[in-house]
Amino acid sequence: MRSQKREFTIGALSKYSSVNIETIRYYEKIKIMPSPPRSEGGYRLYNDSHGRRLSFIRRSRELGFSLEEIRGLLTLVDDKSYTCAQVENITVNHLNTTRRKIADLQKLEVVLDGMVSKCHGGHVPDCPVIDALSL
Amino acid sequence: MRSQKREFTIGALSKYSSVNIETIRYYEKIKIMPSPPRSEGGYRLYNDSHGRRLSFIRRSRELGFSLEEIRGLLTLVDDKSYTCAQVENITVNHLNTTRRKIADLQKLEVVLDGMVSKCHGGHVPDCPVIDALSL
DNA sequence: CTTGAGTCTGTAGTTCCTACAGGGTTTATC
DNA sequence: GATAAACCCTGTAGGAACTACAGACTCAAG
Repeated sequence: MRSQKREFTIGALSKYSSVNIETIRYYEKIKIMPSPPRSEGGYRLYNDSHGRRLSFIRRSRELGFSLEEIRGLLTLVDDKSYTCAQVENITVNHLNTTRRKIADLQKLEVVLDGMVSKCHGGHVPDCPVIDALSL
Repeated sequence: MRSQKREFTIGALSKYSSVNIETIRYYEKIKIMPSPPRSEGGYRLYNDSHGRRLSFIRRSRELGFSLEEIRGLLTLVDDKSYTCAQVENITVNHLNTTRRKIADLQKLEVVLDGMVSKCHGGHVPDCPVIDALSL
């Protein structure tokens, strides 16, 4: 189960992380992903830690965080010289928006689930979906 | 508490819904928001239901749904002539991604919460945030 | 009836990707 | 070891979802 030191190319990384090759290169350009070592011929060579970092970015994006928010969290991973006050500032903020998102999604879940149930019951239901997240 | 038939301009709608004026006009252009009636002089005049719809869109965007996904859900609100099969198709899909997002956010919540606690304890914690959402 | 805040249309810029084009590299096959 | 298929390289141009003007018009307050 321990992680081998195997390397893989950008295509493999793309498949593993479900991030497009072009997007991976874009992330390197804007320095949210590090520049990996290269092969003789100039191919990028990645390892497992690149894969984990990239998956984290992808899923965070799907959860509606901006690249700048993600970059903020990742500095905590990259730079070990932070004070507690700085860590807290970034983390508490992220935690608050995370909790707000969970609450919103749960409201949405209730409404959608209700619609599916009514459909199973044979009625075409009204769609009160807007009311779940308005205001 | 019953809703008055009051009208308001785009600026008021923007404040109420926390959506930029330009974005509201953009949403009208791409037909995800309806064209509202106009005043004599050509000003857009909105009512409460525009406000609710717009808030729904904003919050859905913050939760990482694309405008096309949101448009899909909104057709259920706009068009009352759907069959149950069609409603179910759209709704079940949205419900699944909603649940996946909740699960991911909860994992993130645990990790962030752990970091805040450790910080309160006086230690600058490691940041295992990537592990929460990798793979 | 003027003044200033608000709105109009239209266009150009930003962020975050996505899709080529034209060329070099790796690897599997003969 | 030649050669093709599959892969990767850089660079640029396009798309989605905004955002920020510019220049002109409207409206409400004094």
